[in-house]
Amino acid sequence: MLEKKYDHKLVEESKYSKWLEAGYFKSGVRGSEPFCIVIPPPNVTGRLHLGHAWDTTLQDIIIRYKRMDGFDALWVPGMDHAGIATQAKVDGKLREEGLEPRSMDREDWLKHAWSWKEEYAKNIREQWGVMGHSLDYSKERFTLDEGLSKAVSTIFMKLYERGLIYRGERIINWDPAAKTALSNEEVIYKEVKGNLYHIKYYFENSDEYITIATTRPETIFGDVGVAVNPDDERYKNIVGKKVLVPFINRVVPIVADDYVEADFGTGMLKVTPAHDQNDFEVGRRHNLENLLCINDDGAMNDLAADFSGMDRFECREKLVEMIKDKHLEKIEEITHSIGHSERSNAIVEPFLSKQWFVKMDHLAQQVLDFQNTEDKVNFVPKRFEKTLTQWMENVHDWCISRQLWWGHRIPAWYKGDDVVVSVECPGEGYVQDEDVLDTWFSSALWPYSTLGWPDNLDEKYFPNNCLVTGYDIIFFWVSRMIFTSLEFTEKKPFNDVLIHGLIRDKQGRKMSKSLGNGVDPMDVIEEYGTDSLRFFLATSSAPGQDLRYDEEKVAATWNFINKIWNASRFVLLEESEEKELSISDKWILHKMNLTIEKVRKHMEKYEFNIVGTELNNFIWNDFCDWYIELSKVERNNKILRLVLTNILKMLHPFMPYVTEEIYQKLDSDTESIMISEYPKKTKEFAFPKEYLELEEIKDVIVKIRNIKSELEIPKGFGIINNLENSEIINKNKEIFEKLLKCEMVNESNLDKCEVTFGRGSVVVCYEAEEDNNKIEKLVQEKEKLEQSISKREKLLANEKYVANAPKEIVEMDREKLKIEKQKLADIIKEIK
RNA sequence: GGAUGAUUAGCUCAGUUGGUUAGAGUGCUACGUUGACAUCGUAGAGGUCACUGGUUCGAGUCCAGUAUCGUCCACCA
Repeated sequence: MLEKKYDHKLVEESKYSKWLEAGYFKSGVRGSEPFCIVIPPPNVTGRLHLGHAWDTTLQDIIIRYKRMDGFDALWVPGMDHAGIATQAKVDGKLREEGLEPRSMDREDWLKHAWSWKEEYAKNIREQWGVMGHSLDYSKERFTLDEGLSKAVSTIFMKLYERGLIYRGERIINWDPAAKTALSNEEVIYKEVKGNLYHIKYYFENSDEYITIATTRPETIFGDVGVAVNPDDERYKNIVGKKVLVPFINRVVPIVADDYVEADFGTGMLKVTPAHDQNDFEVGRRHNLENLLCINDDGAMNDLAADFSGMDRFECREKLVEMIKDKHLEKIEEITHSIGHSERSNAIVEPFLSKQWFVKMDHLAQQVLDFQNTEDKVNFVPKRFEKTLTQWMENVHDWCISRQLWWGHRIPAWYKGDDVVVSVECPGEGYVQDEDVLDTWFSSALWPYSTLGWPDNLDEKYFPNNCLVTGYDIIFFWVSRMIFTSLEFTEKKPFNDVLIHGLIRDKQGRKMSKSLGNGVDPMDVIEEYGTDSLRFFLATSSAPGQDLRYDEEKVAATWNFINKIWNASRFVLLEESEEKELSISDKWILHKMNLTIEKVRKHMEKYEFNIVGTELNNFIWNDFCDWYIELSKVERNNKILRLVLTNILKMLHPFMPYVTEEIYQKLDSDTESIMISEYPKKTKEFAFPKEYLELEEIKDVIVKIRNIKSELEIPKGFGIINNLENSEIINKNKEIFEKLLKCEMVNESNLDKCEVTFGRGSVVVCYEAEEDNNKIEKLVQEKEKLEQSISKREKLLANEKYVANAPKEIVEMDREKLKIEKQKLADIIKEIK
């Protein structure tokens, strides 16, 4: 017997370790056809947040469903070393301990980083366990483990051999705090208030000058020219002349270049090729020198003369102050967007630097071509395929080297000008590149590197069947997995991509540390249990839509589980026995069949919100409100148990714990619900005739309850049992009496009210109280009916409608019109 | 500037290829402790589907445009 009240803590306490010990999560044991999902690896930087919980819950639902449905299900766990993010955290921790990380020995530092990793990996595994995730831990991987490192260097070398990777001097985004290059995707642009300084550049040996507007006066030390638009009439005559850079008096030429917009600022641009992407290109077109004037830590270098060693922003202020009289024309306040490092939040310095890049044109084109084939990767919802192609059409080369310690060391060796790409040292005198690869480089190989590529890829599980992730990383991650996979395995990495949105707080704001509105899934679980949280996360939004976290909805889910719990208590009151099927039994079995069919259909399409609604309706409305009530008239324990069992199975992927608990109570001989068979629709349970008949009974009961409430009929009313009543009433006397709490009588002198339904009518007799509103109510209903009738008559008079609309619909309208007319006649009679 | 999503009941959201009187949860109102559940039951009120046109016998759904909010990308010397 179950406890009187559902207690999530008690129910969820020890089940996970039992499943784990029994080996239910292991792949290659049950089922034949493979079904594989590889988890998006969380960063080993901290605790899992609600977004992770959502993402992984969806995966666990899919995996549990497939496992029960006879597949050999494999869900691969794993984590990401998260280069810059983890390095920043480890450095922070070391500094707290009074150590200066950058002056440590690289190997020593790495030891600290690995112990950090072990600690956080343990936390993450614990959280997965609390959330009930059925991951096959025997296959767990880490992006920096031996096998994955081999995959990374193999890909690097192959890309190099194929000419898809190169080393070059380019303007990259430099993080002066972390002292590393960043990819464009790691730069976050924010609107900031700033100044536009209008600065005078004098001609050589002259008092005449031109005025240039710049937001970054401190970069004048890197100035090598001034550019104007070739079509700008104002400046045509000065192109080719030379001006002096303020303060340092460097002589630089005025050049004409299309990039310059005549309308912006003064229509003149100072050219600083080493600190701006566009200037770099202008400089290249006009053979200008590249002069770096800022160091890798954001301080000015020797070119800045007196300002050498000063921070770039301090230099800006001081310099403007010093040139104020002679060179500053005015300062204009503007709002512009400034790039910040995603991790350190430092203002990014565009920086000329030698880095490794992946050449993107061929790889991106390959994705575009592949997505035009029948074999393409299917996104759910489909519209995200457009997001992918849009990205692929607008890619730029990918900067993959990072000046960090935590990551895959670049397999490149240098000796003088000689560059050799190789894992092993190619010979004496060669020195390995100090840098590591962008974290996303290893993540890009995740679907196959985790399955043994390159040495022994487990082809049974590849391509993966499904990937689940948020739309925010379609480019960073999904697209990169697709192009590396197409290029190196010659297969797509996965068949389906299920995309979900972002999780937001109750006001619809993004959850973030700075707002402090984040919710720890473990806190929610403490209060409402894993099952409630999972069901809420999986069923509260449509695929691809954002989700607002709403505690009230989690609480509502708890109530739903409590309802299931109590229904189960009712079922468990008596033992099972053989019995002939009643109309109610046949009705619920047929309805169950219909539900199984719908649930399966929507499970296959990852439409868990619809599955949730279907199950909620079936369980709460059909099973609890009707079938259990009908069971109080005539009880069939075998069917009660059978339907409940199927309900539990369909719910199990969503609520693994409570379903296991009740399942074990229903049948103590069974091993576990998680390896039981997922319900299938069967002909044996198809009873369309009885189903319709009971639907009609329900309809009559609801109509009588309706009238009862409307006319304020007190308890203990009667239904007249005579030949004029439909057969349906007489045949199911007990059902009506029990569910309506009324009596079937032969005749009565009391007030009467006729209730019509599909195939007949029934007379309710009752002791009427004075009701002055009765006539008013009837008149109201009459008006409503008349309106509806006139609308329908008009519709049916429309020849085009009758000709074009489907026959069933026209027929239905005719039928309805007939019923409405009958009702109207009844009401008119009653009013009189 | 480009792309994309949202706009439906007080609130949070569903609404499949156009087709009954547009649904759910929550909240609200009235009544009710009948042999699992008051964390419950029965019934009810509540919507000009953002706006303007168009296509159609028929539009929440399709097309064009407008407005408001959000997200991503690019750019801003």
